[in-house]
Amino acid sequence: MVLKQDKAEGQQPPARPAGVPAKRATIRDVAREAGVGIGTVSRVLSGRAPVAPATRARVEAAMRKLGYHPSRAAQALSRRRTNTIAVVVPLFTRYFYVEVLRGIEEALDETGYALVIHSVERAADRDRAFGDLVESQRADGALIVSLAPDLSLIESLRALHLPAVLIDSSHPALPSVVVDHERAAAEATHHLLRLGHRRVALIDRKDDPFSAEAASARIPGYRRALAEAAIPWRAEYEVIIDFTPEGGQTALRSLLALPEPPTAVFVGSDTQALGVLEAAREAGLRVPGDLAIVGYNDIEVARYVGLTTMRVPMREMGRRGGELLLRALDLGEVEAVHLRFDAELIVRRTCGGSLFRMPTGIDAIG
Amino acid sequence: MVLKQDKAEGQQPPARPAGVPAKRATIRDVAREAGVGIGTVSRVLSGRAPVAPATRARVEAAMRKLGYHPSRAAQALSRRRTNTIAVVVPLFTRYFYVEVLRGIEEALDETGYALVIHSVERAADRDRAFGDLVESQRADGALIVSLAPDLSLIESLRALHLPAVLIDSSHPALPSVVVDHERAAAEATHHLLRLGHRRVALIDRKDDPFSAEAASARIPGYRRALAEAAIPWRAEYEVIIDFTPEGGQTALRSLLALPEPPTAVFVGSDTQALGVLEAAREAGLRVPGDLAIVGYNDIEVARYVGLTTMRVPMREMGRRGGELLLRALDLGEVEAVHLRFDAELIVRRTCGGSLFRMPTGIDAIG
DNA sequence: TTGTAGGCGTTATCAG
DNA sequence: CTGATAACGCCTACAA
Repeated sequence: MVLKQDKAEGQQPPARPAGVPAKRATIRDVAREAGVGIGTVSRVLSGRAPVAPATRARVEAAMRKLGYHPSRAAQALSRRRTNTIAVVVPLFTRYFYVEVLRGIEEALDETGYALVIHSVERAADRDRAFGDLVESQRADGALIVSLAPDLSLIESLRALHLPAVLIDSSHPALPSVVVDHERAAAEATHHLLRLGHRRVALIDRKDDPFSAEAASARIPGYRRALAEAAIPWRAEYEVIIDFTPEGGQTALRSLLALPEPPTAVFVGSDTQALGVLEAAREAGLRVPGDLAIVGYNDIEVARYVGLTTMRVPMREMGRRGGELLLRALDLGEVEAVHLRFDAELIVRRTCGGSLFRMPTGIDAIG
Repeated sequence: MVLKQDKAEGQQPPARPAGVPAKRATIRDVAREAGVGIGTVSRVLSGRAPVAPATRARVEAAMRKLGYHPSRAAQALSRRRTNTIAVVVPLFTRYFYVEVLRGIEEALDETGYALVIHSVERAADRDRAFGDLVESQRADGALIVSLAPDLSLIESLRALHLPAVLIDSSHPALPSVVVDHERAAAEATHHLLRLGHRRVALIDRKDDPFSAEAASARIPGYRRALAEAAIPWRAEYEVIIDFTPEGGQTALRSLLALPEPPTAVFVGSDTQALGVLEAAREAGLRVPGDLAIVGYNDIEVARYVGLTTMRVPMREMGRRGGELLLRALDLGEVEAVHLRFDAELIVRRTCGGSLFRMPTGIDAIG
């Protein structure tokens, strides 16, 4: 049995039971040291209660002397809030999500909120993450990125008064910030059309089985643009394929094998567009001479391969989402605002627009 | 004043004070519902104490009925551990760090630990993050990535029995997992020399003012390789410049302006190498014909621009770091193991060599 | 202004 | 096996 010997500087036992942290000074120690009651210490801690300057000084000195810091766990238990925000995000290795997270970070910076991140890779992860959200009240609020919450989650959130905001996903009951994929797709297609193309294909990805619907929003946009330009729609020009460069590569190959191959293609993700570029290269096609390409998202790579693309304001979406949540946390009640952003066309070298440069001078570039 | 009316399904007041979560079932509610003492409920909760099957069943039924989930905050206070791990990482927007985080995630997956991420952008952030680590015991342990902990932090960590492991950074007192930058740089340079180059330059970045020393480790490696090949070292062939594509671009320009420009260049980061490629292009140089390039890290883009590079096992470093920490958490005592990884040469199109692989392996020292 | 006595929801200890 | 009861460290009335 270990006796607490506060005064004696006895040898610490070299080994400790797992995870048992060292004893820290508590509010009581500070109170004793300063010769005041713990209530007073608490007051100087929170700062929002009247304390006599002299008393305050004594307490602060005591805190400094003891190296005191309040226990978050105890505060959380007592205040019934953790000062933590949970974010649930699909494989955050993707540039898109990293940018969103950066934006969230920006919003939360200096607010004292910590961020706990749940990275979701499989549907099971998602369920676990969602479950965790409601079960363990680790967080005061949640940010859900590109994931569609199911009704039971929404119900639980509301029942628990746990504010949540959706980013790149939406639901009438929750605040959300999204980008208008339909419109963006239409704009990308329009751009190609404006450049004189009449055979414009679409390559896009399947929606993740457990994510929000981005692809399914782009397709109508593409079709609408076609219709507005009175270009007949062709089923064989719409290729839905894996969300990988290889997917894009395969897609373009099959498109090129058509009797009437397209002269331009709108690709629903830059990731796939990279593969499209590769396929164009292997086919000996000049880009944009023989084939114009417009990607989607404007991931980091896009700039280096000269890919024209629709820039999705990922960072800003994250930031606004974070702000919305902060707001809800302040108000104590969520207002279901829905922010909608537009993507922006970034013209580079793969579409043959105004700014025209050879795709690359480096023979290494795909 | 609000009376608790457990039975009556009264109207909830529409507005609540900020951040006050809904009342949840507590362990006491469950105990009452199951007609047992709270101790028993706690036992079935932890599972590691004998409870009669029948009692257990009753308790579990009660928990289900009430939708009960233990309060993490209360558990944290009582158990004196949060089941949370803090990671401090420089601007996690960079691919390198994202990969490391992925690795960490892998290690922590299924362990029940949550991850709170402190992204450090400025020196002030770092200090704040480090301070937070020791002050608020939000976390049971810490993972510090590419950041050099100062002595006071190390002292505090040890005093608090807060295990920490360093990733891509090192200190004798703390477990660490690093890559041997010196050796990797030498290998990269050797590769270029083997290909017949005699005028091999180095472009690298300044170390971040507050990060661990990677660049300063690569420089000696480069010099050693030169020396081993009996190639005289030239001061004008070493360019230390910003960690951006623009930096690389500027660097190559100045190198090309030399009376005897290099025929090959080892670039200490792929990010800068992108700019080098750009500068080569603008100078009308063929790559690798006129200029061979080897980058460093193997970031995602590298593959798409065909950049030969030294692959740093970022993900694995993260994973091993996570495992080390988990281990320390289990043991309750940190053992200062030092894992050292080697980078691997990935030959692509910018160096003109044949496919040649370096030996890789992990050796534990200390 | 300040001290004191609960209470937050669990875990742990100790009799029964 | 099980039920009280005391921590855990802080916050918040309430009384002084």
